[in-house]
Amino acid sequence: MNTGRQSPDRQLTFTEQARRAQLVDVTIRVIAEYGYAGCSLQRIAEAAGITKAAVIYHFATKRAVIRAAYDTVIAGLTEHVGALITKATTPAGQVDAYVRGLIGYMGANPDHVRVIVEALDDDHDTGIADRPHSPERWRPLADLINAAKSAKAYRQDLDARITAIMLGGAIDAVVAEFLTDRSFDTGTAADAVVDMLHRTALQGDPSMAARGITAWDAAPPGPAHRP
Amino acid sequence: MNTGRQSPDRQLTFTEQARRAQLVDVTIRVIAEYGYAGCSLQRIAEAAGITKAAVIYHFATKRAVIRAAYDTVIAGLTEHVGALITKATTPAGQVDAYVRGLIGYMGANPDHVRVIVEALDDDHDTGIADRPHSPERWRPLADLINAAKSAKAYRQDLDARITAIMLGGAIDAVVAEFLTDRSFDTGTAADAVVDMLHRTALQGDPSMAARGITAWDAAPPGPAHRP
DNA sequence: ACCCGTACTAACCGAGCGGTCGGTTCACTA
DNA sequence: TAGTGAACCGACCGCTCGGTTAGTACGGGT
Repeated sequence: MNTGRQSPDRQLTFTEQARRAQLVDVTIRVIAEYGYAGCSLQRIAEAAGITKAAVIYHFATKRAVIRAAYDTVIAGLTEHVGALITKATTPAGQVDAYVRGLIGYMGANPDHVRVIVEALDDDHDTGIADRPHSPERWRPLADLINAAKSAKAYRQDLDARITAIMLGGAIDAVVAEFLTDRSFDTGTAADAVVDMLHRTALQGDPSMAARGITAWDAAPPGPAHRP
Repeated sequence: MNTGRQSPDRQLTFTEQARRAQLVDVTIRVIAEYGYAGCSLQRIAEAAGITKAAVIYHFATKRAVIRAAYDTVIAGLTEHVGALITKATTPAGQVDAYVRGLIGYMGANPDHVRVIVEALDDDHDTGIADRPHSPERWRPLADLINAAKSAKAYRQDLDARITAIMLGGAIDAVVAEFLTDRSFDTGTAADAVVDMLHRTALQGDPSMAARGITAWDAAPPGPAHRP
C-alpha cells in the first residue's frame, strides 16, 4: 500500500517522479530556511501543498526524504567540482579548481549550503549515515595537494593534511560569510583563498603568485599555445 | 516561589549559587554530547541528578539555562584570548596570539567548542539573542589585522576582512578536526595556521616567516632585551 | 458495469517537549 | 513548638513530533 520502496526495483510512475522531485526540492529549501532541526514533515508537506501522510506515501520515512535531498545536493556539488577539476591541466591547477569550484557552487546554490554543512555535525536524527565525518571530509583535497607536491609544484615540507584542513576551513568561512551577507563578493574571496594557497604552498618566487601567475602558467613544459 | 529572577536584584543563596554552577556545567556537557537540539530539560535534569521542575526552579526557562551556559563559555574564551593578546608586544604578534589563543582554548576545552559553533547558526530556539552573526564574528580579528597593516608589518594591499574570514575559517576547521580526532595535534596545527598567516600577510622576506621568525622579533625598533 | 491500483486526506496514536502546580521535606528562627 | 521559606518532587497540561490507518476520488482496463 504505502510506498517508497516495498519492492526495491519497481519503476516509478510519472506522477511519483514529479512528486519526489518536488519534495526533494522543497525539502532543500525548508532545510535552508529552518535548519535540520526545524525541518518537520509538517513543514515539508505544507511547503509542497500536500499532507504529511502524502509525503510519507512517497517516502517511507522522514529520514528518507532528507536523505534524498542530501544526496541530490551532494551529487550536484561533486559533478560541478569534478568537471572543473577535470578541465585543469596541472596538479596545482586542480587544487585551484577545487577551491574555486566549491566556492563557486555554494555561491550559485545558497540553499544547498546549509544542507551540507549542517549535515556534518548532526548526530541527532537526520538519517544521513555515510556523510563524511571530519577526518575524511577534506581527504580529496589533501590528495590533490599531495599530487601537487609529487609534481614538485608545492613545497616538499608542506603538510598536505593540515593544509587541506586549513584551506577547507577558509572555503567554509567564505561560504558562511556569503550566506549571511549576500552582497559579499565570492569571486574576489575565491581569488584571495587561491592567493593564500599559492603563497603558502608554492615553491619558488612568491611574487608570481601575488600577481596570480602560477609557475606552470609562466613556463609550461609542454606545447605552449592556449586560445 | 519559582525563580531565577522575580526581582532582578535579589542575592543568591549558597545552595542556589552551587546549583546554578552545576547546572551550567552539566548543560555545557549535554550540549557537547547531544547538540542544542538534543539538549532537553529532561536530559539536563537527569545529568544533574534532579527533576525538570528543579531546573526550572533555578532558571525561569530552558532558554535561560542555555543562555547561562553560553555566556559562561564565551566569558572563559574571551578571557583566555584577551590575556594572550595583552601579553603580545607587537600588532602582528597580537594576531598570532589571537590565532594561538583560540586554537589553544578549544583544544583545552573541547566541551565548550560545540556550545559556541552550534550557537552560530541556530536560529531555532536556543534563546541566544546577541550571538555574533557571521558579519561580526571575525571583526575583532579583522581589527587586529588592520592594526598590523597600519604598523607596516603586513602588506598594504592585504584585505583585512577577507583575511580575517579565511584565517577564522582555518581556525574553525582545525578545531573541528580535533573534535572528531582527539589525536590531532592542535599545537602543530596552530603553528601551520600562523605560518600560513605569515606567508600570506607579512611583507619582506618570507623565508623568515618560514623559520617562524617574525620581522619584529628579528629587529625590534625599541630596546632590545627580553628575558 | 465493475474493479483495481494510484494518489491522496482526515483522523488518530504514542512519545517527548517546555512549562505549571500542589504538595512535601527540612533547616532555621521567633 | 509552631511557623516560614528555600529547595525540591511527581503529576499533569497543551503542543508538536514522526508515523499509521481507514477511507475516498478517480482514471483505465476488462
